[in-house]
Amino acid sequence: MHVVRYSQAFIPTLKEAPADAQVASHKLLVRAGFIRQLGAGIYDYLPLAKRALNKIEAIIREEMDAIGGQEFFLPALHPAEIWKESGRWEVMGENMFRLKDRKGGDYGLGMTHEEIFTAIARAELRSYRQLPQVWYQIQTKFRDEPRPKSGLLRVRQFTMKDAYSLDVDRAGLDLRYEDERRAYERIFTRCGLDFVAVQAHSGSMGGSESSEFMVKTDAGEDLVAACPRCRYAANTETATARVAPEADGPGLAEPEKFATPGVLTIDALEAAPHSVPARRQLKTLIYVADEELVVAVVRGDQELNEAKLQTATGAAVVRPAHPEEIPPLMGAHAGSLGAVRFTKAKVFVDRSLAERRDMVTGANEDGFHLRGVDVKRDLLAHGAVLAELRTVKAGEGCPRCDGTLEVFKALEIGHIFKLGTKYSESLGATVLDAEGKQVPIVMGSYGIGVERILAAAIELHHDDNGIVWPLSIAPFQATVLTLGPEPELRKAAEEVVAGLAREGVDVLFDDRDERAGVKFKDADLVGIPIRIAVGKKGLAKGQVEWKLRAGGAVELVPVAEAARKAAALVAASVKPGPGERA
RNA sequence: CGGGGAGUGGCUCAGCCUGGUAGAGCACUUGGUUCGGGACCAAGGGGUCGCAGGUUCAAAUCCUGUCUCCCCGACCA
Repeated sequence: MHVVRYSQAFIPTLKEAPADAQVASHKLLVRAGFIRQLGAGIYDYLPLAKRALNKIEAIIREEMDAIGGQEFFLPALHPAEIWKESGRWEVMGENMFRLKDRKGGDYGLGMTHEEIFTAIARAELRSYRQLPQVWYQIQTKFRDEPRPKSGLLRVRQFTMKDAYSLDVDRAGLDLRYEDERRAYERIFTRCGLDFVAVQAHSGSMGGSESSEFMVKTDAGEDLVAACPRCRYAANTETATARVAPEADGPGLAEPEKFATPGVLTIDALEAAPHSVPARRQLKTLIYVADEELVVAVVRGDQELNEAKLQTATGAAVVRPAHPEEIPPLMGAHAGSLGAVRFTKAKVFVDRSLAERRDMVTGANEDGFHLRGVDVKRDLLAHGAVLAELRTVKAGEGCPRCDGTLEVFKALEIGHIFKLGTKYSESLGATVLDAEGKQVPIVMGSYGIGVERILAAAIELHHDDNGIVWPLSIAPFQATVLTLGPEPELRKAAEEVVAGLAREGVDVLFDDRDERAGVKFKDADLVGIPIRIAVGKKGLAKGQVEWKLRAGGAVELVPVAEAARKAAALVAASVKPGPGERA
């Protein structure tokens, strides 16, 4: 029942990693026979991967069901109309795969399912008495990533567990959000991942508050700022920090123009002869926020964070302006731009600049800059608004305590959002509340990247010989190897395997006619947690060799006891069940 | 979308510069010897050199176009 014979299994292991693999999980998933690539960001999941994914999904189902989740299975193919209703047919832009049917009708492949679940709510829910509802599915998502990479970490087709909560009010949403947060913590813990929950940017999802679940690894693409002293942790797309105050002189009564021919960068202005420190410069960036040109101002030595600008502008999409879009608005080219008394477009100024005086910035005239600029007097008094725009850096002060922030790379494995009424309003999903008033349903949205759990587990747990699976998500819990062709070895191995099967342990029986070395190498590569080797030496004493992939010495155990020992280990490793407190 | 790199048996690659009709290792098949950490010997099978044009007596090799994959960037004016 639980036994797979290696001699008949499809486990195509490789001695060499594919040349194009960069990160550990990608190399090992290919080498160990879990995946093959079909196209850029598109992978075949072979039987080993499917087994591990099934285990991850089973854990997710248990925990989602434990908080009252009800599983659905919705289409991946969506008529354009529903996405047009929410406005995201445009918002998603190139990221959405689009196609036409034979009649020329527009369709998209689902990137996420807010619209579809909301449409069900709209059609079927009438009363607050039917709420709350927690709906979820485990489904394939399609996203036309500009740049797929790193094996399973950034792909164009992947599996997501997406859940949606439906409540009559915000208080209900808050409860559902906390339920999901706790469920997520249990899911990732059970999958053997070390993770942190961080404050996050909501992006194209919208909504008021969101948390990302992050695994700290250099294979990740996000940056997290965290304080080791308190619990503060945030994606750098939202993280804030204390900035050391700058001592500004009184400055000038009026900004003063001076010639800076050929000076087009912060660095050039910092160099002789002008010698203006970057910290005294205002960097002026031109962006397009939903078709509208906007101006963003940050300190010369700091970086604008586009996600923060998106939040500040309230736009759905933000991109840098093209060079040719700038002069008609500003009257100058990039390199000489400034926002002093500028009113032709919205101007956003980084909050940390509010009190600065005697600053230098472009004059909006090619070849000239202004000095003596007072942010309050020359920008804020002319309609510019303060906003959180800058990207925090390691070493800056924690915004919550007097600690110092560290910044590390992390991989996002889950994200929960308080959506509020964004989708219920745009799609018209309402119920009558207790007073008989029609109110939009208050929603939350909760996603987990299933393959990312798989890949993250490998990034966290591997060594030079291969993968070291957590027992909970390993494709097999145990493997039994025969170390030689002798019939008595095989007979003893069969006995152990039968025992394991009886105990309900998943087992891969390496019955191949291969040398011992090959079997050891493959067992290590594939990363099966419990290895039981049947060899002549041990068997002479009625014993087999017990070894854990995660480490530790080889132990000799009687043939008759191996299965029980494995079963005991499996039982002991089972985390507190659904809903129980850890 | 910009820049860089790469497409040659299943895999990892050499050959290309300097055109002359395709190679190595691994993998695979058969036989033998082996058998506790990716064995050895012998004999084999397998490649329209991404695709399409062009140059040439002759193209994996030179030229043009095109497709695909990988990496960096796509903000720092």
